[in-house]
Amino acid sequence: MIYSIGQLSKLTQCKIPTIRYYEQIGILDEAARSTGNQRQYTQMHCDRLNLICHSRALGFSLKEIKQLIQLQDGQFDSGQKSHHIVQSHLTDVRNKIAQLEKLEQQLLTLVEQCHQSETSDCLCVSALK
Amino acid sequence: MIYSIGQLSKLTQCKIPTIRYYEQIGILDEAARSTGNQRQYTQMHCDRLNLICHSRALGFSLKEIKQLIQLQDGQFDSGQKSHHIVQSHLTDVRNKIAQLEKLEQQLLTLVEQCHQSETSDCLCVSALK
DNA sequence: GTACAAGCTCTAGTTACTAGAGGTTCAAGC
DNA sequence: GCTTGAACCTCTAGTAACTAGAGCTTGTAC
Repeated sequence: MIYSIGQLSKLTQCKIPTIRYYEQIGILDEAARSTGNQRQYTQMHCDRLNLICHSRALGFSLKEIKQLIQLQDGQFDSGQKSHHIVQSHLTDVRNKIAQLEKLEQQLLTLVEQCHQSETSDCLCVSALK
Repeated sequence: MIYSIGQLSKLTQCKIPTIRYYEQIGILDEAARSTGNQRQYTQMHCDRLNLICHSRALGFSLKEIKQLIQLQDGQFDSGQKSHHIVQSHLTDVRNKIAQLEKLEQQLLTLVEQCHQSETSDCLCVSALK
């Protein structure tokens, strides 16, 4: 089965310019071309693009994904490296959550101060100083 | 009191290229210049830069901060607009937290599956497909 | 007077796309 | 065979919020 870029886009829910971009930066293998120079994708491309999209949805950077793919493709992954990437990403995510929760508290304080003031002027901005 | 860009940087903990960048995009007023063309900052700049940095730390975009500053400077803020910006940012933050928590669960699942496999190969990557 | 730190401008790089211009190819209907 | 319109192509530039580097000038301390 061979797919055009539009078909691949629908299959994977990945936008067309994004697919071309992934090819450009070398994270997705170049597709063969038709006589009219249009890209022809195989199931292999489809699988790989799905992997990329799912990983992006999980917040992995393209750099991390590239590493994961290389580790998967090559024979040189003992499982340690990719495991490490996933683990450290998990740590990142937890740190981000902690930061955002702190932030949420600060914003809440801002908004509450503002309500208490009961003037027509919002004190949010002054409170930021 | 007049500050050089280096002094302002130390006072506000904002990096020098970042200060120049803020001036360039018009979020920080242009500083007067010495005879030798070096920037001379006043206390006013320092206050404004502190406001910007604190807001950035709270995750506001420079666009949002620009709005907040304009609302504060102008007479045309009834308090409603800036309040709205802060509120909607709070909503954003809460959404982000929710997303990240979902993500955390998915990553945890990945890592746990990987441990269960007890082979030398990490299944993290395959699980991403 | 001489170092050396600190400042200056300008350009380009980062991440992950997205938008637009201007042109070509494909497929369907007549 | 021709036309039309959708889908495709390449290339450039823009987005956000900086950061890095080159190459030069100014300020300050000894």
